[in-house]
Amino acid sequence: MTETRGRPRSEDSRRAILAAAARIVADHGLAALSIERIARESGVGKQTIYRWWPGRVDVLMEALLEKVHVHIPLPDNGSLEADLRDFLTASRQIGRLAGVRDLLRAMAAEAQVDEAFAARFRETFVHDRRAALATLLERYPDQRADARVETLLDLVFGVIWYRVLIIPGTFDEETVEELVRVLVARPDRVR
Amino acid sequence: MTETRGRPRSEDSRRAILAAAARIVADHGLAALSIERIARESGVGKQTIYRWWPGRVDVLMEALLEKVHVHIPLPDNGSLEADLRDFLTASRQIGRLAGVRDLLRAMAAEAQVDEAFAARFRETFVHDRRAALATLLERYPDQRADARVETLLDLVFGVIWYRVLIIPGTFDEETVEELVRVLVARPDRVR
Amino acid sequence: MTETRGRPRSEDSRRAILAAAARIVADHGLAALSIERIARESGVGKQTIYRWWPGRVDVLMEALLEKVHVHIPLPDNGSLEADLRDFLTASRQIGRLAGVRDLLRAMAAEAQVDEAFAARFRETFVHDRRAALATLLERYPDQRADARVETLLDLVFGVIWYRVLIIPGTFDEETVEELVRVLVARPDRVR
Amino acid sequence: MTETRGRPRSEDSRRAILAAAARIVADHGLAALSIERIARESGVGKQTIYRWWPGRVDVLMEALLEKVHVHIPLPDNGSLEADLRDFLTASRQIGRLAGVRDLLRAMAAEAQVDEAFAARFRETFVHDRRAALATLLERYPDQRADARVETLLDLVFGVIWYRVLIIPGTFDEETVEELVRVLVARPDRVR
DNA sequence: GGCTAAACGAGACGGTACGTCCTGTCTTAAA
DNA sequence: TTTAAGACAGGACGTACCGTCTCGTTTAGCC
Repeated sequence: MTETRGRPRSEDSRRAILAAAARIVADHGLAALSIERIARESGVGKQTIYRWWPGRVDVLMEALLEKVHVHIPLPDNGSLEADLRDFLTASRQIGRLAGVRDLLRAMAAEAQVDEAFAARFRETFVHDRRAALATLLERYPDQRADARVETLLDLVFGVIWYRVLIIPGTFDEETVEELVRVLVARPDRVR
Repeated sequence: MTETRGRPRSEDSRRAILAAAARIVADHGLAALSIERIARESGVGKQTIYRWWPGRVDVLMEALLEKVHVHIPLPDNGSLEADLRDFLTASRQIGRLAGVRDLLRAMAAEAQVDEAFAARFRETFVHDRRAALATLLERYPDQRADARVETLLDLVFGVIWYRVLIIPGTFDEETVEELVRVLVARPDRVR
Repeated sequence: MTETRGRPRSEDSRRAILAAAARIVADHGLAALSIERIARESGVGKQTIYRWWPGRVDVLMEALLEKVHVHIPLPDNGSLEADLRDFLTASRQIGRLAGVRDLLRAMAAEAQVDEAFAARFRETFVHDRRAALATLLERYPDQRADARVETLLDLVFGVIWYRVLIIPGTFDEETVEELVRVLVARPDRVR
Repeated sequence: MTETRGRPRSEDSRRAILAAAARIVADHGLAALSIERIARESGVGKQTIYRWWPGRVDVLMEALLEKVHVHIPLPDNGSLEADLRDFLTASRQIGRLAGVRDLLRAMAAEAQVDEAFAARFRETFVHDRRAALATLLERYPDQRADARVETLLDLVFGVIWYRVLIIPGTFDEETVEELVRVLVARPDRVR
């Protein structure tokens, strides 16, 4: 039932645009990324970009989604400890993929500047992952009764983004262990 | 030992520039901030800005430092719990000051784009606060023996920045309580 | 002998195009006339315009020919004076028709820019009228023996176009009288 | 008493712009003339052009004024005949200067499309020359008493522009003679 | 009635230019 | 030597058209 009037969208152009955008950021940094340059380097008219994406960083966002089929499978090992370890390790892995970190930084930066993009960004990159981890945590409701799930989510994603945006560098396996320990501890002793 | 020949730097201009920069970001957002506009609105020559600051966000950074003499006194109540609660509450307070959040976001955004600024930013805004919290934590070495101080720092500053950059909105008092509980728990039961 | 296979040309579209073109120029000036806009406002595909007209001003030219069946009847009163007066008055009248002047200006402008159009323009609008006036003048060969017909044609059409293109405004009846006097005078006294 | 603050206008840029504009029109026609291209070929920023000229054709106008120091000296030989002949011959000469005709056509074309430019064009190129010829004609008030000076001006400039805009090609010496005869004849015989 | 073929609307495509804004540098006169 | 002023080359913005192209649809003549 889709409208199919007029010349159909060119898949070639779409791919060339995504590739050019990713390449520019990888080679010259986010500051070098402009619609003008994407068009020039992908051999595409500027209008074609404006027709399909709201802004330069949205192109980047699609490129990233294309690259990592954001398929971080939800682990289910029967223990919070193991599940959390798997989740953090998967995140760590993704962050080390070539270019992924740069794209994440680019999007976070843009989100600070353009509120409309921030909304799209949260919709696409933040809420889904929060929801995934939330279902994981809710499988073990009595383990961490002293803190709402929301707060735990903030802690987990907080460290991850902090390591991407503020202190460059991913965390090592040992750090993952420590995070798991802090987050998983039964709060018997507290109070 | 200072060179005192020629016309001295104008304190008036300096203040006008900082004021204009802060006002522009507050009124029209970071996207509207440009050297050109700061000069125009502060009645100053562009060269004067380029002479004294490396970039537009550095002006902002100085404006912020001027405003809040980022003097978060290190609490010392004799208990990790209380100290941490004070620390987080102070952070919460600062984040609610008019304009401060916007300036923090602006700087974090710029740090993603300009590596040279990122270094200055970390130097000025990140390392000091990490050091402060580190001294605090090191007062209670046996409380959280299952995780390095570094990892705990990442957790604390992670949540704070996460709430500023990714999920807008400061956390309420209850969240502070929960964070304290999670971070402070003695890991007796673990394993 | 005409190829009559396939869907025949749509008379509706043709009329809609001509009407839209004339309306756009009348309402917003020649600068606002574009193929894109004609298509948009006439509800027609751009290709349909490109199929039948070489350029935007050719559409206009056809619109003009449609409107005034540029039928300026050749006067024949038996005297050069009277014939010329009639000819000039008829031209004056036409020039005052709504929109006609604008279309003439548009075509003359285009002719300066596009040599191919200039040729079509001269073919359609210039040569015929010159030929008409020439036959008129040649009926009185001894009246103005001191100048070739060509030169007189240049004088007559010169004033007319000058009043359209360079000095806006048609000439009044008195000016017509004066032109007739200057052009018709027997050159007895000269030298 | 002129304002002399800020960097002074660059004479180099001004000349480069005028030269590029004239060259583009000469080599590729008016259709190829764009602010963008002038900037590109003269090695100048677009803003510099927009700062000093209202539109692309105004650049051309200044280039033309620079080229022919519109110094058509008013002839004064004591006879209308001789004066008129000199005037027309001078016009003829100028029209044959390399590029001048093209520039005149360009300006006339633009004047049809842009009313604001039309006003500037008339101010600069039309009124002065009309005034000059008017003073010439008024030296011989009884010679052509059957027509107002205005009408004679229209006739003279009419032919000239007609030969530039509508029928390409300048007129030869013989045509000049004929024009003089027609325009100068004492109207004894008329009526 | 089915087939062929041209014209139709729609609209995407690679381009070029528009006029504006900003960057970082420069060149003045005044302080 | 700094200042305000402001011109400079350069580059990107987002929009409008250009002329071309590729769809599905419509409307005719011909078999």
